[in-house]
Amino acid sequence: MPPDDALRDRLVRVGAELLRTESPGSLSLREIARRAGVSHGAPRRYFPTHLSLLSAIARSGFADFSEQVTAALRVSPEDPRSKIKTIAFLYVRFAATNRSMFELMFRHDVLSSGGELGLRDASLPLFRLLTDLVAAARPARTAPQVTAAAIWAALHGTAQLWNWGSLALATDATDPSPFIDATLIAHLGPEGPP
Amino acid sequence: MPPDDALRDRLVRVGAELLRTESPGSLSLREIARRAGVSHGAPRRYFPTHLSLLSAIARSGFADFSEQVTAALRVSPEDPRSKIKTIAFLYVRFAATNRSMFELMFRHDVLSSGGELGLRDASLPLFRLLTDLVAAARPARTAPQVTAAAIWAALHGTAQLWNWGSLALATDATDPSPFIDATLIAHLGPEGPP
DNA sequence: ACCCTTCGTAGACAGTGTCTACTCGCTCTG
DNA sequence: CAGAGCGAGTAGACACTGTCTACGAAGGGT
Repeated sequence: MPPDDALRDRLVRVGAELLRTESPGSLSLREIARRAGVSHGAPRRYFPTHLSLLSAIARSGFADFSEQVTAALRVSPEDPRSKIKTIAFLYVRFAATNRSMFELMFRHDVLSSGGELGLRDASLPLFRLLTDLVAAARPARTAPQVTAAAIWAALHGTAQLWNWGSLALATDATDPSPFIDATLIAHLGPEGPP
Repeated sequence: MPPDDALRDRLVRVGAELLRTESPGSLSLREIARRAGVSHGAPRRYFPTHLSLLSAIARSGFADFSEQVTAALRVSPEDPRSKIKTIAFLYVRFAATNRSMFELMFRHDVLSSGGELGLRDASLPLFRLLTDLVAAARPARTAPQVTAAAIWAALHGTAQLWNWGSLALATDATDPSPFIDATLIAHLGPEGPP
């Protein structure tokens, strides 16, 4: 493949940019093309379908989040428990900061499109990291995979429910921290001394 | 208001029916009208916009789930821990059985439309029930609202991640039960004797 | 009998995703 | 150097969508 498909990258960037200000419903193929300054048929050269373009944009969102995680882990304390906490808060904050992108990233039709395994595998490395951290942070009672998955699901649900205000409505909390803390304490025990 | 807006109910029923076989993307205004045997302008008499019709359909989904919960609680053991477990498994199973409906029910644009508080409050009674059960099932260490919210978020995330196969891909589990159990044990302690 | 309110129809309009035919530029080849 | 071939992007058509507006057909009240 050519080293720089300029338009291809530009379309993805424009889409991600558009997603920072507009709802994912506004991510029409034609609107992206318009903002990229090309005709509405141009994207077809790189993305056979609208969904595949959305999939590429979502993939860029996963990449962005992944970078943020590694950056945050660099400045986080070394012990696994602190690292898990860092990831947990970043997950929910990322979802709250990039609402539309988060929504797009986890749309099932977007997830299922794309490569062979689709986009689902984009979250696999992060999950493995979480599994390792859980195994290190916690006395091995049950399988760390199960605990890691349960934590992941809890974070995802917290991000989602918080994003559309259901948690705030139900508990009149002003930020999602208590729920994150409750989840981590429940699964990993109270925060121990260093 | 008249006692029976026949068409109004029929549109909602047809929509919910359509949702049992098709993806929520196929829930177009015109398709619903077609299947209801009326012209594409007819729904406008009852629902000013497409979104408001979707909102009504989602509301019927909440009502359906609510009925299932009360029915399941009738045959569940009396102790609060068992009731929580009943609700938890039902939540995830409902999401897996009625995928499209579940997806529609928790679309933020659908949630925000509708009445004054929107559709978010449709889940409030269930949440209060869960809070009471948590308060009764568990030694009062932290606020039961926080624990109940954390459990709800965990269930929701489990349902969602399970529905599109991410959990299965990450842990190659064949059903979501282990994650539900892990969540309940983490938050409420191991299952006690009867 | 007449009006007039209610419910539904039918057509227009802008916008969308997809498909196809086409027109530029460029490079590679004879 | 001339010309064929090809890649990239344009432009128009098609079916479909949601919304809006004008219209028609029953039916009941005075």
